[in-house]
Amino acid sequence: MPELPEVETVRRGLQPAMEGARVERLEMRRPDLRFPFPEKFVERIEGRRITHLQRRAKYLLIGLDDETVLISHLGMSGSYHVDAEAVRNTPGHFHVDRSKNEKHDHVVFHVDGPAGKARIVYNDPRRFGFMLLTTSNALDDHPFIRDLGAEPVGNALHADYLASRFAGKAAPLKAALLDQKIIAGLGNIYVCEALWRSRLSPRRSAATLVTSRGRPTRRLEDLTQAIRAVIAAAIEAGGSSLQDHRQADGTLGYFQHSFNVYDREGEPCRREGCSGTIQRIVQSGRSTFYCPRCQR
DNA sequence: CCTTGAACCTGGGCGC
DNA sequence: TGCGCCCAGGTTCAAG
Repeated sequence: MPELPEVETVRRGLQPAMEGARVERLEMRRPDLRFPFPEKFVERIEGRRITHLQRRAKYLLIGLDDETVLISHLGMSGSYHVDAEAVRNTPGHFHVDRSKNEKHDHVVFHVDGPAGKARIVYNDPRRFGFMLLTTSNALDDHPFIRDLGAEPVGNALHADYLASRFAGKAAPLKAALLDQKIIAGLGNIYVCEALWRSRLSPRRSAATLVTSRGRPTRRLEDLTQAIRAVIAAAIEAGGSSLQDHRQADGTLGYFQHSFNVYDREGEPCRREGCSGTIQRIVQSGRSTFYCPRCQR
């Protein structure tokens, strides 16, 4: 489920219940996810106050009042769910039945904060997610953080930057855009969507978007804008569902209803005036969806 | 350096 | 209903 917009959606969903709250108890229901939990994981978190929730790429960063930072990655199937006492007691509250999935509830934060008591449950059927601990001053040098490329939100992503990273790169655009060392946070869906928006073939080599002088071509500027736009739109779509804090996992806000190419194999291209059909190909072992007619 | 493929896991969908 | 196969939003690591 989680690419950058979904992680941002999770962060915003968790914020009211977690920020400023004290972790009264931490339940760790198995010894590992993708990696074993850190040494003294429970002891280092229980009793601490959560000072802030941040996000870097697809990592959720939970800052504690002793400068400890919990790095949480959701892998392919991780999600957070807020079970807030105040919400639970609201008349007309719709109880979400999660019983089928409960066996994959691996970590539970019992918190008490400005918004009251809540249980924050981390669920992850495939267990590709993980949690690590570091400190705020060591965060930027952390092995999982230090090599990350530009954030595709806000003003951090520029065509000049991409030109410098794409120059001489024979790899197809699909692979270049999935590379977290170049752009941090894009995943399979939004790469497909951004390439469709900018009419670029996922098979084209990255270097073809850079001039011989190392400057970005017009098409690279278009791609840069497309990436920013698709990420911004997805965050907005996710954010809109978060008025309902009962579902912090981003499910409701997921961007799937507005996919133009992802998972649309065999369906007509949605571009005005294009009569193409969306194709699915495999690039470096992963599905790519695109319109061979208008994406060149 | 670069690229590809396998690995880590579980569950859902589909064909038979 | 069941079995086997393929697929899935991510990342790392080994091998060529």
